[in-house]
Amino acid sequence: MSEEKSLREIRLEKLERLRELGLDPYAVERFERSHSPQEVLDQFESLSGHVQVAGRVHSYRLMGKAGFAHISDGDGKIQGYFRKDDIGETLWEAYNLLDIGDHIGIIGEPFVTKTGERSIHVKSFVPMSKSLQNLPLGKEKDGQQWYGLSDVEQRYRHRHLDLIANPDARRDLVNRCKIVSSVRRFMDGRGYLEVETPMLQFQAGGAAARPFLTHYNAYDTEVKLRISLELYLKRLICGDLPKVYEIGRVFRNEGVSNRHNPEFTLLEYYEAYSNLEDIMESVESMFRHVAMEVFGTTVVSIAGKEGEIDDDGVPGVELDFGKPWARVDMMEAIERHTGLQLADFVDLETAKSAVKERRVSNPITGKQIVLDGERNLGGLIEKLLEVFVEPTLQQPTFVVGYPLETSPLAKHDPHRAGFTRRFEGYVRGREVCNAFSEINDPVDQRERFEQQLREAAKGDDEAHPMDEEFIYALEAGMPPCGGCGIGLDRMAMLLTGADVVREVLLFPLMKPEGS
RNA sequence: GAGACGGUAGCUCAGUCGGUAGAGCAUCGCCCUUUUAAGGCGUGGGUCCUGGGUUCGAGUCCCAGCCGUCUCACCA
Repeated sequence: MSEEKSLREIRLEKLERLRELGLDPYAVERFERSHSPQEVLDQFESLSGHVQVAGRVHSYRLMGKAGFAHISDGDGKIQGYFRKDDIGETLWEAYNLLDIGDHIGIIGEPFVTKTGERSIHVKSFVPMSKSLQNLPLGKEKDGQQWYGLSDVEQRYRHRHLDLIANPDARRDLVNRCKIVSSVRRFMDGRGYLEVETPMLQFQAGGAAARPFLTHYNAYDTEVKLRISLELYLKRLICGDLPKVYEIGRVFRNEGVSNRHNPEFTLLEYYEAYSNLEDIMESVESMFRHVAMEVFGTTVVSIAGKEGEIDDDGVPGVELDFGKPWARVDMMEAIERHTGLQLADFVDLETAKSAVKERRVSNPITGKQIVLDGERNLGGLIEKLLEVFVEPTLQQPTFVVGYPLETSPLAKHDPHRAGFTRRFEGYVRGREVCNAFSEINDPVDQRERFEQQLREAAKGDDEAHPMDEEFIYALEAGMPPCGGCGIGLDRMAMLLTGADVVREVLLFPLMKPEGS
């Protein structure tokens, strides 16, 4: 017999005894709460008479004929003081049957203990659920924690235990949820219409990624999970819904990493008659709005204060989303950080040999950069951006002017051949948004797709497929339009200071155990 | 996909040179009517990730596998 089983049996026996006492926890449906645990603490001075508070038992100390227990609803923690003389024989036995992890409701009067803790002198209480498991609740004093649940795998696999045991994890996950709802309020407040578009698609477009495949029995057809929101949203722009957005899950059949989960939450929004400047303004305003609404400040401190180094050697950065973001031209930034000249980028071979001749090396590793694998000039340019420029973009910055080859849905830049009216936003060296003036010329769009088909033929398995239905919509006439995509998990990482995406996902994808 | 590291009680972890498995907390029993990492005395609790191998003997050494963490690669 395992230890866990016998523990469960003991708790089941306690449950049975509670039922014999007429205190069946699971028979309770409702408990009238006058305050939350945190509210009792916050409003302590002004409280009069009795309070009714519910929560999970987090600590339990029995001393003969009296005892203490902290209860928490996850937000705050309040101590109850139980005395046999005050609650009577039956409830005293019920108190003795309590375990850490049970839910109870207590009715009593606020008072301060000898040691100065704001507490509730319990006059009566109601058991409302029995915990049949030994919960990994640590002990805690003055903000310091002992024991608890720290095994990362267990925290992700059994997230409810993490939420119960680790207040910091709970805070970040709750803030992630608040960030998403704050974004939604921002979009609604600006008059965008929230829409829902298909997740099951016969052709997954709008991004460069491999899709998940599944089978639809009724049509006996292969269907794909969406990798982006873009094309359906622009079909709505074509349908004269001039301001639309969607917040939804997209799925990319790729590996996991610190920054990647195969399903993630994407915001995309499109606005007719607006251009890149308008989109930049809305991104700035959105971050400002969300930071203020969720954190009450536009200043986000990462790894301590600006200029300080934390225990892990991470330099502190203060990001101020109250200020406008910096704007840099992509090619100017690359020239500045690589020493290469615009003339070096006339074609792919010239650029490759220029990189070799100038012995351009990675500023961090010091190794000479190898770009032999790049199939086109645009890809090479983006690689240079990634290696040389991105790490320097700590403060919020828009990088403007992306290459044509890697931007099959963005308008040509009329003033610069080979480039598009597209920008990405970077913070802490990481991409946070991708935006452009959308192509509304159906002939141009068809040519871009055809170019992608040629890339596919050369072996690019992430090249964009032809989408006739999308072009059909463009042919009806689409107004000029700016669009933007923001990975909300990345945004949540940025604002909560998480450096692992799984810390802001309630249930990250894990391999099945024992497979 | 590659490398490094890890997987021992419910939780957090030790385990030396290969010699019958340890601690704290939690559990269970007793004492204790203002404690708070409560305390005191006592008690139970193990598929040492899995499967092979070496050995008289494996938590420990070797091989393979599973899962995880970190780094890298991949990821517009």
